[in-house]
Amino acid sequence: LLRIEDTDTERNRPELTQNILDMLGWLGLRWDGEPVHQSERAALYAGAAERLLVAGRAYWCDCTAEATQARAKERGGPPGYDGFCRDRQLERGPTTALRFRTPDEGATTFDDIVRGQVAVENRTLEDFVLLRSSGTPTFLLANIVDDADMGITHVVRGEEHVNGTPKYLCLGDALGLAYRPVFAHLPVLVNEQRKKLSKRRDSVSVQAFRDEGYLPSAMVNYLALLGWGPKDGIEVRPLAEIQEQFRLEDVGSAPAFFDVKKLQHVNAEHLRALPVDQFLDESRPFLEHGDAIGVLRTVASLVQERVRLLSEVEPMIAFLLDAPLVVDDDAWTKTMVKGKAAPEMLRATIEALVGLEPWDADDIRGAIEGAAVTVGLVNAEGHAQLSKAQGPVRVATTGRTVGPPLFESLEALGKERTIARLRAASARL
RNA sequence: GCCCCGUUCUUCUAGCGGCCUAGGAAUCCGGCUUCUCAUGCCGGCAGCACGGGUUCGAAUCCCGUACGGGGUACCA
Repeated sequence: LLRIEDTDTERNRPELTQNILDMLGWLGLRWDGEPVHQSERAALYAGAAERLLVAGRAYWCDCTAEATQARAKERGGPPGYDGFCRDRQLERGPTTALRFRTPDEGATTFDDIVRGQVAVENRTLEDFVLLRSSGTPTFLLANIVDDADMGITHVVRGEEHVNGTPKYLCLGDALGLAYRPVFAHLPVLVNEQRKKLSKRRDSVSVQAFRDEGYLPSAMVNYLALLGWGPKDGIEVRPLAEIQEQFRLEDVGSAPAFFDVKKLQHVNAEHLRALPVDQFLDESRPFLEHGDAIGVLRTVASLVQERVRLLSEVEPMIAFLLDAPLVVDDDAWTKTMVKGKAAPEMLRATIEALVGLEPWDADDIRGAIEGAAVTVGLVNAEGHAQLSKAQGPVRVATTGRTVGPPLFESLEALGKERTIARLRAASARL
């Protein structure tokens, strides 16, 4: 049973919950339940609060946040509530909140799968709020009530909840609950400044990663590597194997930095491991041009090996699309203007390709090798130096200095377009 | 301030007293393969925060210091 809890009615945003569920679904977490609104469980929380009140473990408090802070400042130090209303015997009113009377003595301890035993002196626990003046329950109260009621077995959450756990446990004791889940507090993820990843400051939206073209399997694979490592050292692997090896007790407790570079590497490997058909399926949502998928099909495996993100697919095959060729300025300058043999190479290539039949990668290669020899781009043995010869042809036909293998690209491009582009480049030079 | 926790290469980690002159991965830098790029393969740079103990022996256990994180809400 997975529970995502948001008890604040005023800030309850269904679309946010839906978004979380969508992302969890994308990551592969199955979700069969229906969201439950806290109002449906109000009686449960109210009952618990009432029991605490009659047992003398809770009291009404009308201190405002400002008054609490002012007193703390006057005391000269520690912020937080000082128990001002503990024995004032206040009745419930429109501005009163219900506070829990934390134990003055003893200590609360609990075992945590990732952190070991954690112990806290009860006197350091302040009297926290159980019910807001609006009558709604706070996180801690709803938590213990729901966990016990729903029979939650494992509480797995971020390190930021460690400090709240003793309060939660004291509350459970006061309620007479014979309930104790297994705890696992995972380390937080930090940014380059070593601060906890925050929604406002950092780009942590799963949605954003999906839009950039990360595969969910790569995402989960990488996430598993933060705070944990497989015993056999094989980091990039199928999810099933990770499930087999992953143990909460092996997770470290130090904060980990979210390294996008490594995530990209993991993604590239997952992308390459895909069967070609599946690579095409995954690419489809990232293709904007209507003919892109058809074009991609002809060079899929060549592209698959060269991209780290699915968003890189279309740019890589842009020269094959039914659209005017865009020639990169730097590529043009570097290869055509500064490349001495460029004009000759283009002319010789056009000549060699015009009568070429059939139009396939091997024969195109042969023709271009011949052109290279013609213009003197040869090595000591008199063989064509393709590494130099292919440059001008590549820029003329694809507009860039890098891309999929040239001969296969030209085969996919077709004879007519290839020659037209070579002529256009030659004329421009 | 107070409470809880953490610290192995730049980063993510393996290591749980001798297999460690500390292993892997990402990044970066070389080389090979090669029609560019990418892949693949080979190699390189780089670390146990510091100081005390305990022990025949410490990255591993204990204490302290420094640094870092989390919490300290009528948010969750």
